[in-house]
Amino acid sequence: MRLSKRETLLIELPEDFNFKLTASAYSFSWMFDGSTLRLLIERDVAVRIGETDSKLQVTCYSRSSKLTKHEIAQYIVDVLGLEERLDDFYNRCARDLILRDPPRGLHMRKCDPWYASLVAVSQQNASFRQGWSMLYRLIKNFGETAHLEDDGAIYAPPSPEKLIRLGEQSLRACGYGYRARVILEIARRFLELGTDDLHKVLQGVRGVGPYTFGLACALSYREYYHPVIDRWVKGLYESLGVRDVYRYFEDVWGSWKALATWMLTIVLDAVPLRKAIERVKRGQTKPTMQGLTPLTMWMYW
DNA sequence: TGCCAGGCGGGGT
DNA sequence: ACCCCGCATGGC
Repeated sequence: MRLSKRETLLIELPEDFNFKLTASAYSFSWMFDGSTLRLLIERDVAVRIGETDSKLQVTCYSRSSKLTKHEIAQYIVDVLGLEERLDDFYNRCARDLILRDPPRGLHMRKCDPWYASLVAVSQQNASFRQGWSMLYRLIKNFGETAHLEDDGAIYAPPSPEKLIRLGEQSLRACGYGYRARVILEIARRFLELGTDDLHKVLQGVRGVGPYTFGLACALSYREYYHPVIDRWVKGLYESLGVRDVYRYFEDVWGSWKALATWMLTIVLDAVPLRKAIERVKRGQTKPTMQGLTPLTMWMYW
């Protein structure tokens, strides 16, 4: 699909917001190139976002002008979290054993419920590298392509409908293994329920447990109150002597639990548990930007 | 090469 | 309520 260049707009950037960090995190190469963030808003609407002296400069692309400037601006504010206040989160960081000094101004970008579900299932029983590699292959091999008139292409995962048509073998070809069934079941639920209400969609799906549910809802709606505690987070804190990690998260993070998990993967470069424990012991709890990490994956994929 | 990796459900106790 | 196992696959 070919998208034509349309209007441009400016959005004021809050002083304590770090656009570059926010745009870097968990981005593929077609989303971020080191300075510019490119997002597909709908099947046929995209934006390119750059930063110039404390303003976001937005260029819109579409087939026909179907969204107003105001709607697009609202979308960007929402996805980037421009109005999100993290003061309480940072205050809590000061009390944590690992996240004492997180990168400031880094916000989690919202993604749509279908994409969020794919991300969450991809991470089941898999390392950061394996999970994101599977998703990368799914998008590149079977996804949709939107060509921006003057700025290359953006890729998106196949829709639930298309994925059902493609069938289980396509997912297995991307390395999904037994996770393929889970994704297909979620795809069917999206179609059957005819809704993007992720709670309803994921509720009761076999293969979707608390981790997948909580992560997907956090990524979709900033529902940070879900405890997203996997072997990795559990092992990290247990290595520091925490007995009940669930209770610890409740106490320290309150309604920020899922964001804390997300931020932990950032500051520890999402390295596997054994290495992450060593890093914490060495007190190395800042992103290194070396090799394949959540903040650098756009350089590789 | 065998074993682990950011889950999960089923079956045992 | 716990513990334990198998499950596909990729990477070291």
